Amino acid sequence: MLSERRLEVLRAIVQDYVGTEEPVGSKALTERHQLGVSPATIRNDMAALEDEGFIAQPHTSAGRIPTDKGYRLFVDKLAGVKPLSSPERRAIQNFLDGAVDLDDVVGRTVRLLAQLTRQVAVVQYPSLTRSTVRHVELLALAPARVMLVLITDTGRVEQRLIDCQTPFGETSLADLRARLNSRVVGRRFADVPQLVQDLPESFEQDDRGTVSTVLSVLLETLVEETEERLMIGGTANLTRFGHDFPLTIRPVLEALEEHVVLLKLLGEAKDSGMTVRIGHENAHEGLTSTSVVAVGYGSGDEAVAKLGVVGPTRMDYPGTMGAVRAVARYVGQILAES
Amino acid sequence: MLSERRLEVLRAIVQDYVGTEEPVGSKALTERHQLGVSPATIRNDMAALEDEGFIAQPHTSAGRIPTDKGYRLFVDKLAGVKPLSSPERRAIQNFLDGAVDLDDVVGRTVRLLAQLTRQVAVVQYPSLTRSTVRHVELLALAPARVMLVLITDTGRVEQRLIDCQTPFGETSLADLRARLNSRVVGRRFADVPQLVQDLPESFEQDDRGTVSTVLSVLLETLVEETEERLMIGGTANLTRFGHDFPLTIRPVLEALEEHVVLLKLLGEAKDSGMTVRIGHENAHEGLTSTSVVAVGYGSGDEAVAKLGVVGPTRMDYPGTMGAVRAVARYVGQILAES
DNA sequence: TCTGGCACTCGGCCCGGGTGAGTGCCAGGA
DNA sequence: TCCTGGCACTCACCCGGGCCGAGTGCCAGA
Repeated sequence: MLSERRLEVLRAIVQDYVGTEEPVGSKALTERHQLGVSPATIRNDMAALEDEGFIAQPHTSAGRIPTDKGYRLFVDKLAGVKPLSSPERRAIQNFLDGAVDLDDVVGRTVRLLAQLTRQVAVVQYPSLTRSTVRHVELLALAPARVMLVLITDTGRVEQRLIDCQTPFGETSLADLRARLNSRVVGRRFADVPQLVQDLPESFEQDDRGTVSTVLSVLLETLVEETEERLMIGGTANLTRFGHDFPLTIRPVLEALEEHVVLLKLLGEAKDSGMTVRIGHENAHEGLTSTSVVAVGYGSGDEAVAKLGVVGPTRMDYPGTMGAVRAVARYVGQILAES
Repeated sequence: MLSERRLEVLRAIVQDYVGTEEPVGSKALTERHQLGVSPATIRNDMAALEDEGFIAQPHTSAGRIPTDKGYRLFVDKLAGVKPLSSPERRAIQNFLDGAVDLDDVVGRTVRLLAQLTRQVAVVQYPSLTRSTVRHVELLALAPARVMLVLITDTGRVEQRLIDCQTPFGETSLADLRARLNSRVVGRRFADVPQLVQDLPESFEQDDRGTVSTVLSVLLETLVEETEERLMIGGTANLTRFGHDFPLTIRPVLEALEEHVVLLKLLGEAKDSGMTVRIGHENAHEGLTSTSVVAVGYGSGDEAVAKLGVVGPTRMDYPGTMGAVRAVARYVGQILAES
């Protein structure tokens, strides 16, 4: 096992490298940190850390930079989560409080997170599968045309147009609406299919076809929208990194455009607690030089969606984790209030 | 006035420069175009074009590149709009046809446009002010809590929660819903305020307060959502440009994040026909080295929103304009069908 | 186990010359 | 009057060499 001091050296290397963006040498380390030993000793420690794969040299005669493995150790053992200052907390609350609807909440969150972390922010819309139904509405737009509107407890709204083969009376529609709502309101989306399964049978022969059509669209919506949506912000922050970065920025931007990739990324994060994926731990190859910090958020105890940031592996992990956690908490509160 | 040949020279310079991304010299011009004269003559023409401000030299002993003014002349006088090939047209239609709701239509459009033009695509959601009301729905979520749902003819849906001071009977609610719809369905959003103005008076004393509350939220929604929404895609295409571009890409990304800026940009575009803004013609300083091609689209004759692309001034104008126009047409069709 | 000393490595920087694309100008010809 | 070929000139770019210095590894001594 690595000695206490060597861990301390690793911590110092990570901190300095994150600050300066330049390989750090043994002399600079002794100058900026009270390690109590000479550069030569540090050099030995660094050699050991390099043997273990925690740090690396870009080229001979340069300082060391942390490897993905080094960051991993740093995050797991050496760094805590840096809490936000209370002005920051107040700013978050103020900023999120003005939101008028779900789109607005998500939009504000993404901007806030990007601004706080100075990185790319990703916020997933509350998931349908984990939400509960607040209301189902059926509107007759035309004799044989119905609009289905689904409203979740998190404020999300989905709508679909339905073309019925045969006209559907206003009373039948009201009837269906009432029965549908009595069965599904307050229930989880995942449970809806079996809750409505036998509904057509309770209608008269004439209406059964149409009822089935409406229900199938409803179920379809549940499936389709399980493809979750998300919002991204702060891509301009990508340009803050290395001069060499043009090569790196392209694949990252491409990955960010692929919402499917991001959703998978967030999906891999743990439901509770914070997940940090560093460099090559990310499966997608465009993101192998970035780290992802993600956390679940929700109106109650349970997470209904996730949010996080994407940044270079060389990032301020404690600060980023603090910001991500704080934002998730406040968003959860806002959702609970609405 | 510039002679015919000199215009031809300008056209050739623009075309070559767009293709090669390198300053073009007199010799290369005569080799790649049948201009019928020698390089020396071309040099004289180029000198004249430079005097007039249509082209410039990055440095002595380099070829010429078009200025913003040169591109302007090219777009206005020298270039047409290049129609898409029929496979391309078919691809557009196929790609857009699968859309399930408005978000999906806009999302697909933005991806399509980014892919076709290989540039950054911007698509505005159909504007509320120019849309007509398809339906207004009022849902009682709790005794004193009502959800307002607004549906437009373009498929856009807006919802708001309303806290009423006093409970509101189900019958009164149904009554209000019916009267509201009979007044505003099929009308333009802009006309709604005066159409509902006198509604509270026709209710009994007890309900007037609540009716007013509901109406005020409705009107508020109309105002707030006049802040239009939009979607962006293809930012990864920004990285295709110059190696020097890292300096330029930052402000562009920042400008793209400011939806307000983009909306203003689109707003400045003409309602009918295509608008091209080149380089410094764009007011926003982050976009002075980009061009914007925008066009209105809508389900009928009238534009309900705009879409376009943002790219480097050095872009293939005829091709880009062709793609933008074609996409706008197809999106209009899709909206008309839904 | 730590420390100071020492030789070594190698990326970054500056410098200077060679190369070539492209220009402007000019005198002669259609 | 307009076009053409010729010619001298200008620079950006490329390349190789030499210097510099930060940083290293190793070793002998405390």
